[in-house]
Amino acid sequence: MTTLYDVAKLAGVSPKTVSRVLNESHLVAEETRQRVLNAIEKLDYHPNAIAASLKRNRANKIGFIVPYGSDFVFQDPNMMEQLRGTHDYVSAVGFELIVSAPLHKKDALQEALRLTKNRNVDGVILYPSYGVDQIIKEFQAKNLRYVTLGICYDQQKNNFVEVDQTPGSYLATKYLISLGHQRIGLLNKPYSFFMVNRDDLLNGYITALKEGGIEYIPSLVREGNFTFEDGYEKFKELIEEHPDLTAVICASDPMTYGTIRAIADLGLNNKIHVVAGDNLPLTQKLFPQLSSITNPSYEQGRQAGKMIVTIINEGRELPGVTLNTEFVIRNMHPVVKR
Amino acid sequence: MTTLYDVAKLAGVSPKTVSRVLNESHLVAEETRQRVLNAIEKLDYHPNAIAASLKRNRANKIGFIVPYGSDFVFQDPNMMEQLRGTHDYVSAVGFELIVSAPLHKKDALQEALRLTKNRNVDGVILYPSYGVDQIIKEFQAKNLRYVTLGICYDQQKNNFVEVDQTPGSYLATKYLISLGHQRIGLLNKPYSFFMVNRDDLLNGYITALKEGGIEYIPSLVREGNFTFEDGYEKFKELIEEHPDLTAVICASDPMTYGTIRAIADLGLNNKIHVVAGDNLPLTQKLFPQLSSITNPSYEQGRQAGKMIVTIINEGRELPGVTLNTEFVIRNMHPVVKR
DNA sequence: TTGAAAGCGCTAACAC
DNA sequence: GTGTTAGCGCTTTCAA
Repeated sequence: MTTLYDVAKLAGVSPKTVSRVLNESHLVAEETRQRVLNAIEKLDYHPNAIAASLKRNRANKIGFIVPYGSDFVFQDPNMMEQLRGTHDYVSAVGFELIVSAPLHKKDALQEALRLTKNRNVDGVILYPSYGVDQIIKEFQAKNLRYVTLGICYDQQKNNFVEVDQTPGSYLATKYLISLGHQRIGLLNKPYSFFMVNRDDLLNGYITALKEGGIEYIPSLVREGNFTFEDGYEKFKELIEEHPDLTAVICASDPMTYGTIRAIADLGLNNKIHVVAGDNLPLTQKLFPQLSSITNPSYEQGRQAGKMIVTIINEGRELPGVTLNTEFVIRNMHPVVKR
Repeated sequence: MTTLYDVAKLAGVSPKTVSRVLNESHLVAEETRQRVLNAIEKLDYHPNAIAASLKRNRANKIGFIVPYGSDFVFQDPNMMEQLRGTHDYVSAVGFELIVSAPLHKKDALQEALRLTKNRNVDGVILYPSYGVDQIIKEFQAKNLRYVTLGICYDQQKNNFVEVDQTPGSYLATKYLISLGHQRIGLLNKPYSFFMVNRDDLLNGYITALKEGGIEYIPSLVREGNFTFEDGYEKFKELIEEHPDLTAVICASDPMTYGTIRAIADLGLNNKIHVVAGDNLPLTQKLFPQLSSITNPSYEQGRQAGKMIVTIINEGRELPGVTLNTEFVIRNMHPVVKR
C-alpha cells in the first residue's frame, strides 16, 4: 500500500507538503505542486480516507435513518424521492450517504445514536416516528447533529424541513366544490406517524368546505398509513358508509392507487373523482388524468441534506424550513352527480 | 470525547483488555469483563469506528454503484428491489451500504475505483454498463473486491449474480400460444445496457414460438431501456406495424405500465393480452389481472450482498451465480382474437 | 488472562 | 512556502 510518505519521498518533499497538495494546493508553489502530482500519478497513490477522517474527526458521511424497515424505505415512492433529494445534495458536496433501515422503530433510533456516536456519520436525517423526540433530546444533550423530516416535538423551532399540506388540500377541496361535488371524502395521513400532528391536510379541507357552505362530516375523513392497502380499505369503508360520495382526496399516491383499485373492484369507474396526494412522476404516467396535490418530497430531502451539511460545517442549529404543497388540475373526468 | 483509555482507567485495566471486551470478550475473565462493561456504561463510551477501521484496514462498508444517475436508481423499481436486497443482507452482517449514483457513466466507474482505493468501502457491487469491463480489469489488477449484477465481460466466471430470463419468457410465450395467440410482441431489454448480451428473453420467446409452430418475425421484437417511456413508444411502434397483434410480453414492469397506458390511449383496452416483466409488488397491486414473468430482483441484490461480503472476508473470488425467472399466471383477460 | 509499546496513514501546530 | 513533530483512538504483536 502506497502512503503519503512514499509520495513525499519520491517527490523530495515533506509529508505535510503532499498533504497540502491534496487539500489546499493553493498554499503550495506551483513547481512543487507539479512534482508532487507527478509522484502521485507515478505511484497511483490514493489517499486513505479513513486516516484523514480519524485525524480530522470527520467521517464525511450522512446517515439517513428510517424507522419502518427496508420494505418501507425502498418501496414507498415518497421516501425514495426524499432519499434521492438528500443523495443528490450531499454527494455533490463530498459526503456519502448511508441508508439505515432497521426493522423495528426502537432499533432505528438506537441505530441513529450508534451511528453518530461511533463517528460513522457526522450527522443524521431522521424520519418522524413515535419516540423520535426522546432521541432528539439525547442528540441535543450530546451536541450531535441531526435534521428531522417534519416537526418532531412541540415547539420544535430548529433543524427540521417539513411540508405544509394545508394549501394543497384547501385548493383541492375548493376545486372539487367548484365542480359541484358535495360529498367529498378525505383519506387522511396517519396521526400516529407524527409526534406532533399538524392537521394540515384536514384543516385545508375543512376551511374549503366552510367557505363553500358545505357541512363538515367527520366520518368522511379516514386515516391511512400512506400505503396502497390502507387506501384500498379505507376507501371501501368510506363508500360503504357514504354511498352518495362523489369525490375523494388522498393523502399519498400509494393510497391513491389503492383507492383507484377499490373503485375498479366496486365497479365505480368514472363515478368517483379522485385527487392524488403527491404528484409523483410515476403517478403522472400511470394516471395522467388525475388532478393532484403536489408534495415536494425531492425538494424536502434535498433541503434536509443541505441543512444537515450546513449544521455540520457551522456547528450550530438552524431554523426550521417549511415547504408548501400546491394543487395541479389535470381533470379529465366528467362532473358526476350520483 | 471519551476514549478506550478513559474506560481502561476507570475499570483499572489495560486498554487492550477493554479492546478485548469490545471485540472478543470470551478471552476475558467474566469478572474483568463486567468491570469494563460497567465503566463503558458509566462513561457512555462509544468506540470510534474510524480508529478501528484505520487499524484494521477495514471500512465495513459496501459501495453500491449505479452508472445511470440518481433518477434511475431511486426511481427504477427493480433497482430499488436489488438495493433493498443488498441493504438487508449487508446490514444484517454489520456492514453499511453506501449508494453512489453519479450522473455520468464514466464518473460512476471512476467513483467505484476511488471509493475502493480510498478505502472508503471494502468492496463494491457494480451494475452492468458500457465500459464496466475495463473497470473490472483494474479491480482485478489491484486485487480489489467487486461483484457484478450480471455478466460483464466474455467468459466471466466469477463474482457475478445474474438472472436468466429464458425460462420466464419461454413459459410466458407458451402460455400465450396456448390461449390461441398468434401475433405476440416482445418488448425486449436493451442490448446496449449490457456488455455481454445473453439474449435470454429473446431465446425463450423464439424457442416457444418454434415449439408452437409459429413463425418468428423479428419486427415483433423491439428493444426498450426498461422505462415507462420506452414501453409506451415501442408498443405504439409495434401495434402500428402489426395491427393484428393480440399479445405482448414486456421486459420490465415500467415498460409494462407504459404499454398499458399506450393501449388505453389507443382505445385498445381488453384487446391486447399483456404479460408483465418483473412481478413487482406494486404491479400486483395496480394490475392484479396481469400474468407476469417473475424477476428475482430482491434475491439478486441479496445474493450480491452475500457474495461481496464473503469475497471480502475470505479474500478470494467466488464462482458466479445464476438465478432463474419463472412465470405466474394471473390472467383474467378473455382470450381475444382480432 | 492480561499488559506495554508500537504504529495504522494522515493532518494540525508550530517552527523555519 | 515548506518541514518537524506529535498524536487522532484504536488494535496488534509480543511478552508476562
